[in-house]
Amino acid sequence: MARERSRLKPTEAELSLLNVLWKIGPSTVRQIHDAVSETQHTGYTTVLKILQIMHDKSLVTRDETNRAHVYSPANSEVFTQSSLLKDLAMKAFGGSTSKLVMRAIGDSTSKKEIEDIRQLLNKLEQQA
Amino acid sequence: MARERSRLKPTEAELSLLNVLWKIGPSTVRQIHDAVSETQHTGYTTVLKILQIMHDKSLVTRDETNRAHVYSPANSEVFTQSSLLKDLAMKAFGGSTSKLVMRAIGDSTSKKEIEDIRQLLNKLEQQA
DNA sequence: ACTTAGTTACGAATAACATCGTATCTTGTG
DNA sequence: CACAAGATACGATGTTATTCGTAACTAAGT
Repeated sequence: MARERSRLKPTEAELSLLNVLWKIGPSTVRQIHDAVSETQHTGYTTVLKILQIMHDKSLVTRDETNRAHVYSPANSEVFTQSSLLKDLAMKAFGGSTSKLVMRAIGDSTSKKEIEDIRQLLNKLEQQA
Repeated sequence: MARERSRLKPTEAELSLLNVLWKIGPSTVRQIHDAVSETQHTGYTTVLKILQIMHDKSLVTRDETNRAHVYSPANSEVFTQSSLLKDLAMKAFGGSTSKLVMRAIGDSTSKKEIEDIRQLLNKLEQQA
């Protein structure tokens, strides 16, 4: 099956770099590598290479003004999260987002989480 | 990074076969191939190969009593869905299932879906 | 200008995935 | 028994993902 050229799902390694970018904002390879090194063991050139690939895929943009290029996420965290959820809903929940939500709620047994979700529902209902 | 030997996440192709198995129950390669062929173009031996790999990974069990082996999912659909959600929560929502749920709810604006979810919350609260 | 530290670019090794062709094995039927 | 149909097993190929070493380039200080 051919990969879609547009709307590309980030791989696992790519997503971990995007998480850094969303957290600390536009950054150089060095900054990203430093941040990622706090939790993982990854070589500097590995991070660089992944960013270059992400640039090819248009998952990030980069500012080449200075010698050390500055990378930024091409899409927002919210947008990407929604895409990933939509993808998972398609592949594991027969396309039903609500089935996905119910399963996820069933898993989160924490009382506080349930209350958080209920409040979100109330807010949504008011808007509608 | 080394793959975990136990608790393996099914790949995309594997998941599509699991979906068939959950739907139509324990089946031979032929039956699975027929079912999958309704929506995809996949060779018979491709399906066979994937099932063999899944068997190696213990994602399916198989009954070799008869010439045509009968494959069954090793884990339930619910269990697998929960695993995938947990995985996505870790990788894209900082480990927070409730953040995942909120994002998913935010995407599904349907009034009926919101009501369904609220009822599920009520039921959960009663149990707790 | 030369050296050095820091950077990007490039290519290669490895593993996982997905796909399929061919070979081999089994079993029912003529 | 022999054969044909249908099954599994095996190996090969091509692609993607992940990783990193090495080379080449750039800029800044001495």
